[in-house]
Amino acid sequence: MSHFSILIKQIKERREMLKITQENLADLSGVGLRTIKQLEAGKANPTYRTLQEIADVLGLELVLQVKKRNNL
Amino acid sequence: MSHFSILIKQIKERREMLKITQENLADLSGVGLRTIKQLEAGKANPTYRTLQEIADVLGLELVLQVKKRNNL
DNA sequence: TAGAAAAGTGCGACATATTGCTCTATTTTA
DNA sequence: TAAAATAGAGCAATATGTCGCACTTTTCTA
Repeated sequence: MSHFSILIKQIKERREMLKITQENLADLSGVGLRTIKQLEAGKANPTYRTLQEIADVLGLELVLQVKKRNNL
Repeated sequence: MSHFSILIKQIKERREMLKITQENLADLSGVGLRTIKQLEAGKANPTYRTLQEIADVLGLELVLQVKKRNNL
């Protein structure tokens, strides 16, 4: 499972946990509904801004941290 | 200071700590040199993939976490 | 279980990210 | 301080991300 798939899954689970529909999320974040659908479907390579706007609404943040383990 | 500026700063500092030039980073990551220059200059809204490829070379990873504080 | 709500998808227009080339500015080093 | 190395920027071509529209499929609910 790719790192990106995990991130997408996190977004989707978080949205569902908050009882927000994709449409709500689109309205709240200002990101187009089509973009959110594509993202959650794993068919996107979103920009930082798009991810950030979505994450923000969901009470999440995108952070850079030192890798725990090397990918051998 | 925006969240994004902090992220850029982290990338730049990490690269310098590792004694890697922008050109080295471009070669190692496969990301174009021009893109890296724009990114570090704060004049870009990179895609997830671009950020991920750069972070990977630097031993960093992009993770989504629950926000610590609300942005009031 | 029928209707409504929500989610997923093909298409195409438009915006913008990526890239190389070339040049200038800044920093490092001998 | 001069030369070399590294970093920053304008330009323009190409690739691709964003978005709305219209439609189908899946999930929820009364």
